[in-house]
Amino acid sequence: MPFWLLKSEPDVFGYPDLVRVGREPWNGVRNYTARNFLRQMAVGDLCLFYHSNAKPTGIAGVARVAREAYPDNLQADRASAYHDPKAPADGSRWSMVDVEPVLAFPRVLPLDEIRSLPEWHASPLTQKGSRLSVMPVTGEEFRVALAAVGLDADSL
DNA sequence: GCCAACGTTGGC
DNA sequence: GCCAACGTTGGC
Repeated sequence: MPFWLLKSEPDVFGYPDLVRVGREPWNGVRNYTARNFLRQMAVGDLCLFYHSNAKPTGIAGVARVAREAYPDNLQADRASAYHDPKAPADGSRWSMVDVEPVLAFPRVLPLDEIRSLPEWHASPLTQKGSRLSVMPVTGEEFRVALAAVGLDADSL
């Protein structure tokens, strides 16, 4: 069972927003590496929801993939900041998935604490200069991240 | 195909 | 607000 990590700026869309809306299209990803990971996701996969550009930055909760990859609706939306004039009309360039909330962390697990976990040392998240906004997470990374805030991954 | 310039991300 | 690191673009 694969696990993932999704970055979002909470000033734009944070974990509490996901809880409020119940389900959200994860659109606006405009990086090919991140897009390819979106396309590998399956319904039911669990995702760590990471707050970037925030105080504090860190993992705020767990989400679940509710729909596998389909064409990103904003690539053809000329009014959107995510509009892509080079995107073909069939919507094949950029993809999105739908996600839904599973569990809010009792506290945000901050990046410096994630870095202190040995299991996370190989993750792109903890590498200097990494800007990848969608990345795979190992079962071990997932487990220890939840354990760090007192949650049991096996109970999900 | 190379690579300099540019725009963006995201931690601090 | 700063700026290092990164991905993309476009001239050649």
